[in-house]
Amino acid sequence: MSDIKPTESELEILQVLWEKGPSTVREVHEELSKNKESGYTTTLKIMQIMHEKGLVSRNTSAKTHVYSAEVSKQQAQKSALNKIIDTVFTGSTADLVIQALGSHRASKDEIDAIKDYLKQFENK
Amino acid sequence: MSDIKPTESELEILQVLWEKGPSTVREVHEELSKNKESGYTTTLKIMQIMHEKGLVSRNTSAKTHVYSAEVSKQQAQKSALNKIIDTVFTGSTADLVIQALGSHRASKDEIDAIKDYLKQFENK
DNA sequence: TTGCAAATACGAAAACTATCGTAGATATTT
DNA sequence: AAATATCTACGATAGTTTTCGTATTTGCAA
Repeated sequence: MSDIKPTESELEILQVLWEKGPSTVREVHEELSKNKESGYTTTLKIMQIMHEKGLVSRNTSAKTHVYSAEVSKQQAQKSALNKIIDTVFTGSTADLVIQALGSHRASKDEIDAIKDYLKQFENK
Repeated sequence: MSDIKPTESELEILQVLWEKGPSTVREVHEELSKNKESGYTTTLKIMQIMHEKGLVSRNTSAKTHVYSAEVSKQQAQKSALNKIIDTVFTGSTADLVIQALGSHRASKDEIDAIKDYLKQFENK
């Protein structure tokens, strides 16, 4: 089980890549700048480090490199869940689910989706 | 909304305090040592820092100080959830729940608990 | 082709976290 | 009371992450 552990800043960048698809540093940086103040070379540097770590790949055929996420959103989700289930939920998935539903009011559609999902455990 | 952001080590300590209740550094350290190798003064130092930050309080009337968690497990859970919902789940509670149930096989009891919980949304 | 603009590469500083050695204080034991 | 054990306080080091300044490279336009 290769453990994916992007840092905070790395996650912010992955988010952009997941949403926008393969992007240049400039594009990622523009996007991040909407919420946060920071220099262009900072974003560049972090993306370069991510590349060394294998979190992203990049196409360097043109002057301006294009970066792509190499970890899927799902992998990151799973990894993030693992972590907080271990640390704050004492291993209880049920606690997590109930907390999540309790403090983040889900929409009716969401509730329905979850109910549907649970049906598969009906006959066990 | 005061944002609780304990570090990794701080969370490990909080876990002990949540489970055992108010404890001395020695007690916390013994507990941590079960899973992890590290020096006593390391634990002490972190707990002192946590005190500065207000994550714990302490009773210094005796020679040996007694520390108590000042953030509840619930607060930490909520905060951890908020964070990952923002970063990796793009705001979708349903995604989170389904992922959680999918990758961490919950026990039958847990599934039942969740189903029960969902019943309260029956008539909406 | 020369110069300018935009991009990458590099390295180092700053900020934060974790770790521990040592000193000093406070009890406990002999 | 002196020696011993245990605790807190303090400061320094090491590791990690974030940030950015500066140099170099690359493509385009004058």
